Amino acid sequence: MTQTLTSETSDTVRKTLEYVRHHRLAKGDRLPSERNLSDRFGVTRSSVREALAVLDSMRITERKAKSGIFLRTTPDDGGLDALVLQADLGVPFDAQLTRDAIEARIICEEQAFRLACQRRTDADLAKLSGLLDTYAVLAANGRNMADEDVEFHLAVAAASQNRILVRTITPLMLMSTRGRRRYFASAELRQRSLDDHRAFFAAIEARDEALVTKLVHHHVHTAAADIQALNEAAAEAQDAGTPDPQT
Amino acid sequence: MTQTLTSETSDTVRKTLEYVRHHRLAKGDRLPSERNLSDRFGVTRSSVREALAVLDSMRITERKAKSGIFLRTTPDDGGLDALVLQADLGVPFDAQLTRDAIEARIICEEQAFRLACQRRTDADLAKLSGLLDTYAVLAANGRNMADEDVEFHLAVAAASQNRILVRTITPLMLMSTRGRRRYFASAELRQRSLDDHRAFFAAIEARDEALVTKLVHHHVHTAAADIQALNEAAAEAQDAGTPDPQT
DNA sequence: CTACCAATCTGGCCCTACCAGATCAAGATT
DNA sequence: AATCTTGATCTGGTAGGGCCAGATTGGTAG
Repeated sequence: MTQTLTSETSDTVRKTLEYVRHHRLAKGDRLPSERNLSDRFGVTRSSVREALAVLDSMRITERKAKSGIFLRTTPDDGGLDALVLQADLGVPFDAQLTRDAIEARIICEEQAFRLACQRRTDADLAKLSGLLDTYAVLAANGRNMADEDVEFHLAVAAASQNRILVRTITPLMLMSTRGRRRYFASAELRQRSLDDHRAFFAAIEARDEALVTKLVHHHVHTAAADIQALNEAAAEAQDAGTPDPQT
Repeated sequence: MTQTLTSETSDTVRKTLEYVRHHRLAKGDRLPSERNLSDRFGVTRSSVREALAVLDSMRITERKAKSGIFLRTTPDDGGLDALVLQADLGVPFDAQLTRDAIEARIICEEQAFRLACQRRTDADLAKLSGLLDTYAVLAANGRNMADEDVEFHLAVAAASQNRILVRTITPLMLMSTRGRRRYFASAELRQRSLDDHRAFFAAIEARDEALVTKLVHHHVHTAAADIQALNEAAAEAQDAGTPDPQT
């Protein structure tokens, strides 16, 4: 669920983003030519072009035929998938962006879960129940259930019967994959998460919109705080290690 | 603002999506090999690989090394950018998806605009005021201001000081580009839109959250209805023409 | 029927080449 | 001196070939 692109391409994407950062390029600035980038990064032009195709599709760069490659926006101001990509690649989030992510998640999930209360079908309920079961088993066995966590949240969103809302929430969930993985290493947090999810299920089954709204706030905020604490502990421990982006 | 990818790549992306649709491929199914696709589409493998890199980054396909290309999800259930892409390429939205888009836009914009009321700075206000001025000039001169419309909405979202919300809303705006273009061909609708935007500005300046919430509902719903009417008129007129996806 | 193995297929990458428009600086014109 | 050509150069777009090593698969031997 995490690894999206082939190593070489994602590597080149990362290097390109690093280049932009390092050289403090601003909106509208021109990047080196494809040929230049290719031998700068030690890869072929084909690989550079694949990476640029991805960056283009994320609206970060814009290739003007026979002219050059231009920065459409700052990487920090691209699409949501760009953030997911950056998170995958280990680019750390600053504090403000982390707060923004939490706020955005609460906004979207609150409304999606509220709609789920109104519109959930029995099939949705069954699906959630099934996920909850595997969830419990994994929690008991000490397995990391980061992916299942995402799946559960998306399944709730799907119960809103709004496919676009699901797609909106997906990247908001994915951009915190690293923190989530670390989170589920703790038995205590696994249990807490399981309890939270059971509460979600009960509220949606009972169609209790007010309750589900409260739960979203509580769940996201406490989970974010827990991850924050884990990140700080990890940073303290290995100080010079790879930074973790996170929510 | 519309054309995101280079013609060949987007063409190949479109053809690939068409292939998936036509062959009714489901999640997990395998696509033809890159070499097969390349001569099927009459382009080089390089182009196919660029297109696949994009589809991969949108989580639509997944390339397993030395094994094959697999459908990660149905194109209709990919990322938001996939929808923007499909809209760009002229793939029509079904009625439900259109409703979903409207609902999602209202949810996200309502909250973003509400936060904008709380947090907007004088600089934000100045920016919006400037956009409104050019907006008025364009409206008077009969110019199509679809791009400026998007820019205004995103500027309001930016006033929420939440960069992630801006990114969330961006694709929701972009996926209705075609309808928006048609919308602004009408002088009456241009004027109505200008009035709406002035109302938005006033409400945000006055920090009137309740009002701005109402305005979002009204603006999105009426604009969607107007576009719907235009689409139906267009469909009736040229019946067998290229379908337009839309909100 | 099973276990094993080799031919084949596939994605990952690399390399070269050509095209035509964009760019830009040197040189010609006014 | 300012402006207008113009031609060399650079750039992205696309084609097409090639090699590698792991995955797949079908046939063969047991």
